[in-house]
Amino acid sequence: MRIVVAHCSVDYAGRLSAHLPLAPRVLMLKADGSILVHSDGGSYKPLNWMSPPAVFSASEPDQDQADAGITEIWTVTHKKTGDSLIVSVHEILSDTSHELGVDPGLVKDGVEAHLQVLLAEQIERLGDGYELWRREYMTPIGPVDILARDEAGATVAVEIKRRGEIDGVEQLTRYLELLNRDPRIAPVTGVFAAQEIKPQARTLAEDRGIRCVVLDYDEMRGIDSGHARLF
Amino acid sequence: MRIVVAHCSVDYAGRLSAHLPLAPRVLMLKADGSILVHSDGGSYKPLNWMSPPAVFSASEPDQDQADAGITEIWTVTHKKTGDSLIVSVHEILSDTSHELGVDPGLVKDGVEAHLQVLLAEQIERLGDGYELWRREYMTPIGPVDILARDEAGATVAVEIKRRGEIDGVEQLTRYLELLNRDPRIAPVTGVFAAQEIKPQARTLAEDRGIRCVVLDYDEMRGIDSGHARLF
DNA sequence: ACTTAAATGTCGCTG
DNA sequence: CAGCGACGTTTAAGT
Repeated sequence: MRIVVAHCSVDYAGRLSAHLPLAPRVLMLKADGSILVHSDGGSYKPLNWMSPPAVFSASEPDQDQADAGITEIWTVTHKKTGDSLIVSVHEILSDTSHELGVDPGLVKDGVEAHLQVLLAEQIERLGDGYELWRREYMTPIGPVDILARDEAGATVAVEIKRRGEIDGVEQLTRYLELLNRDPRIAPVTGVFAAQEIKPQARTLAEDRGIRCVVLDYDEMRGIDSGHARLF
Repeated sequence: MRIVVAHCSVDYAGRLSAHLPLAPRVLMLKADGSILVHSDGGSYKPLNWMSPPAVFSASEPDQDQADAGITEIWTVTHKKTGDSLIVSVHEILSDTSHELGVDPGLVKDGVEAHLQVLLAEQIERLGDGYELWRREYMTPIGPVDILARDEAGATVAVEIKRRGEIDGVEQLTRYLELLNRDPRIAPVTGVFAAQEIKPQARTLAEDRGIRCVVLDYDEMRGIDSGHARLF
């Protein structure tokens, strides 16, 4: 990993064109040929970048470029798409390299998968007498998060999201259409369960006869206090 | 901007929990209190991070932590959500600071908006005798990219994407349902136009009587050669 | 401020 | 390898 702080301008040519005017910035050159151009602000997304696999090459500026104050031209080209990032280096303020090796990687816990596990354990949150039938029930158009039986024994398809938006309702609608064509399990009703349901999504869901259930993650996790944590 | 290369372990507690075991990494501390934890690989996304606005504080390790080899504890807390990132610093390999100032920012050209402008100018790409009627036609559920008239004078709703996927077809379907309820413009047919259309999206679209058109961006831009560039 | 759609998305899994 | 959905999505645009 090489880290350079330099006055530079940057041009990207690929799926779109983009330009960064001359300013001091941080350039991170990774071992896989990728490069990140960061400023002192914004969030984690760089101002501009080239993702791996890429090849880096440095070259001398031509006369015009040298006259414009450019001391070095870096070209980073994507190995597959041919997209290229061109850094026109004016003045290097700092240039350091470090051997980092391969990172052991991140351990995560607590996303939609966890919500699904919790709801499967606490399926009665959908209503008295509800029973879990299947998790990740595979269909040709994708897995249905949960299939349950209501107190009358009818099938209920549950789509779980952290944030319930219109896409999720569309997804559940497609599952319901498909499941209701299967005489072994039809009729199937739908439940759209999320930590938070956007008004548009709620309107669309209810318009299609899909029940909306807001899940309280902290409360569900509290009840699940006996359950082992990942770390 | 402070850039530190250090052996460290990292813990994040917020919407999820995550842990990074001890390894050498690059830590970028930005002026707005945010921090990025990068390794020598992956793409532009850091292994872990805290987005602004955040507050940074460094503290001494307690006896147990010191015995474990920790020399410094950094706590970065989000000002609004309270999410926190804790960096346990073992050994600092490099520590530099630079004053970068506010970045002038990125200038972009060539995304979906540009495709829409080009198609509006070259509406005959949809068929002989086609005429542009409206762009960004507002409806209660969002703007229809383009409304055109075909050679017979019938209304055509066009949804434009860079990459045509299933949700784009769903979106156009919703518009068509709505538009076809309006007797002033019904009947309305649909065209799904994109640089690239995924097979599943094409199948769904054609199943619903929506025509798929693949747009050649480079060719369209070539024809538009007289048009002024952004830079 | 809030909501919605796009992204050079990136990442991870499953077929 | 392609396809598909999730993401601590982030980000930009519009109301």
